[in-house]
Amino acid sequence: MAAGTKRRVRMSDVAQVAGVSLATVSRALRFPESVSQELRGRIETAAQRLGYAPNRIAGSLAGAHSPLIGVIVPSLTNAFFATTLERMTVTLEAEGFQLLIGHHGYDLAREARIVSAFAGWNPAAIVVTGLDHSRETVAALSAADCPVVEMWDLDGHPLDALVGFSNTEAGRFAGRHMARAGYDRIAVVCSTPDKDPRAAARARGVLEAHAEATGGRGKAALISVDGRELGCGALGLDKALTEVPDLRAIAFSGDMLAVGALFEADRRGIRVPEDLALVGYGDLDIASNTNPPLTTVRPPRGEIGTAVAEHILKRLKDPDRSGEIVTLNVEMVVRDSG
Amino acid sequence: MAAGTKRRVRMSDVAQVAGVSLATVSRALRFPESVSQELRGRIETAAQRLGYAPNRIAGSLAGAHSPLIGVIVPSLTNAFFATTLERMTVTLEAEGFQLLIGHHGYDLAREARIVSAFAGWNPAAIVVTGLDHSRETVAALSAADCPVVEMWDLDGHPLDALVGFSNTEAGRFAGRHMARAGYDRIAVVCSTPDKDPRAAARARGVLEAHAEATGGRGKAALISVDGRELGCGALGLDKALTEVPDLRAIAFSGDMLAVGALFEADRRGIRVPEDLALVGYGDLDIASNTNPPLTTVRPPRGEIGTAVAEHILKRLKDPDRSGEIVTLNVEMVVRDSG
DNA sequence: TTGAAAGCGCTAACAA
DNA sequence: TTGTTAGCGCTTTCAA
Repeated sequence: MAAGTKRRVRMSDVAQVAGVSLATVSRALRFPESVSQELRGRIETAAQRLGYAPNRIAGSLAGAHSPLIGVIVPSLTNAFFATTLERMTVTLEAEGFQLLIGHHGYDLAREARIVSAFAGWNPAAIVVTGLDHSRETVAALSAADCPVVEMWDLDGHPLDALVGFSNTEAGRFAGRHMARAGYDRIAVVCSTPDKDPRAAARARGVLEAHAEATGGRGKAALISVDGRELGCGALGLDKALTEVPDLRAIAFSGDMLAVGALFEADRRGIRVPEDLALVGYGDLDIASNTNPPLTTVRPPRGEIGTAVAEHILKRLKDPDRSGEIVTLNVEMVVRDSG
Repeated sequence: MAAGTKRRVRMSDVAQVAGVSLATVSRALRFPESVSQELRGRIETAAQRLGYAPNRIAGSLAGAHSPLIGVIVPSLTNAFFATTLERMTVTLEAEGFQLLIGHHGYDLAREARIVSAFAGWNPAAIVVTGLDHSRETVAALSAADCPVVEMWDLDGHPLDALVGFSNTEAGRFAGRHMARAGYDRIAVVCSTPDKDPRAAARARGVLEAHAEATGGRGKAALISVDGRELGCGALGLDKALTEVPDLRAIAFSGDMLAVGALFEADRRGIRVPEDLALVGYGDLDIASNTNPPLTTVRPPRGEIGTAVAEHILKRLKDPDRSGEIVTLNVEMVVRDSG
């Protein structure tokens, strides 16, 4: 399997075998209708017989853009973005596009570097997560000279197209729910609000809505933790308990945090929701399986992927759609934990 | 941000501004040492000032291969492969490579299609998961004419290079552990063994090693479930309990299955491990957080990513390394669930 | 409907 | 050390 052994079949080989010109093969393959029935047949047969596979690099150089779509998410190991990526891939692959995937670990400088690298591929579109970008990212995005889609957020001003939901509203759902359920003293445990603006927005939403719904008589504390893993949830529970006297409920910026807290509560003999109510965010698969099942807010993680893919597809056919905003909804999923 | 507005800076622009030839710019950028100190400075300044970013498509057409590396995994939402992908990305991005990521959902026909599509990009290497491929995949892989790395398995014959661990051995660890812990009547709950050969190999390993270690006096049943989610774990527990009288322990083909069973056991008032021991596979973050913490087998998920990336890097410099096999180890992590 | 030919923006011989 | 030049394998005018 050493490189450089066998010569790859190219379009000119097909042309020769089919007895037509190179240009005709290109047309027959790209726009079958534009070629006579007979030649089309001959060309397809020849291509088949030779096992011809187009060289995408060459095609992209000759064409205006490559059928490559750059997508940048904070993390690949985060189930939220993984679902979005899976859905995007499926829709876009069916149309002949390939995804260039990058992740920056919530580091905006890395995001800028990845965008620059992607731009060098002349992609058909670039998708980034969130509305918060460095000056360099914005410059690189504009230099890429292709449609740009921001996703997973709605609270802010998009550079171009936007597909997402309001994280503030997601938080407000939780805050309102907690107030209505009668939890007046609450805490919000949020992972790295300084680095994750969407988590921070959700936390703010919880606080605002809770204050409104309790008519200002409720108490709420914001507690930040340094990660998204279960261990941080347990830690958050501990902090919340010591910082807030008579704590009645905790909202978390992510389901895994909430599950971690649920485990910790179990260890401490704290009954959920009788002693303490717990509310998550994400509606990950695990949320409906815990004991008790987790009350949470469901973001449209798969829907975002599909909507982004569909937007790009429409957009490439009709450039007028630049600046389009697709609003998706979150949903309050009330189970037994709070 | 409409496409086609501004003309992109290209290498010839840099050459003109720096007052040198195109070729010199190419060399200065690719092999700085091969150009005189003075010109290098002038060229770098010019490139900087113009905001030059190389067109990778053009570079790849002129060169032998593109700095693209195709990676195909079964699923993106599976934490196992996500970790591998994250590590691969980090190592490879630092060397100027981009990853083309595809997923086939354990469907070998889809795998073949993705490999073909990737091959069209003239990638520097292609990475696939497992050793089980369709005839079409093998053909497409060989037509791609680049290094091929198979990963996440070791039980079988590689096409070229291989980076992984023995899934059979991973299962044997669990089976042996269970026998030694005195669990003579066990069940193995395995997700889609027909579609996931690695899970099937692990299940076989458990059965074999358990039979050996109990001197054939143990009893073991294989139970298959139709998914990898927590719900399937609960279902598996139920099936195992009805199918195996006096069941003492269950091994699962994945941690999420085991966690689902743990939740279900809790609901049923089955004490773990007193009434029933549970053993997982994966050592996902959650495994160390459950109540009780989960005994499991840890596969080298991050290590695989790093090792694959490093192999590719070395390989591209030194083609002799074709057919290299990198063996990684699994580890038995004994906690309290079994 | 088909063919000829001019690039796309680089890399890599080869010459100087 | 630097420049000249011939492609890489396609797409896309333009002419026939």
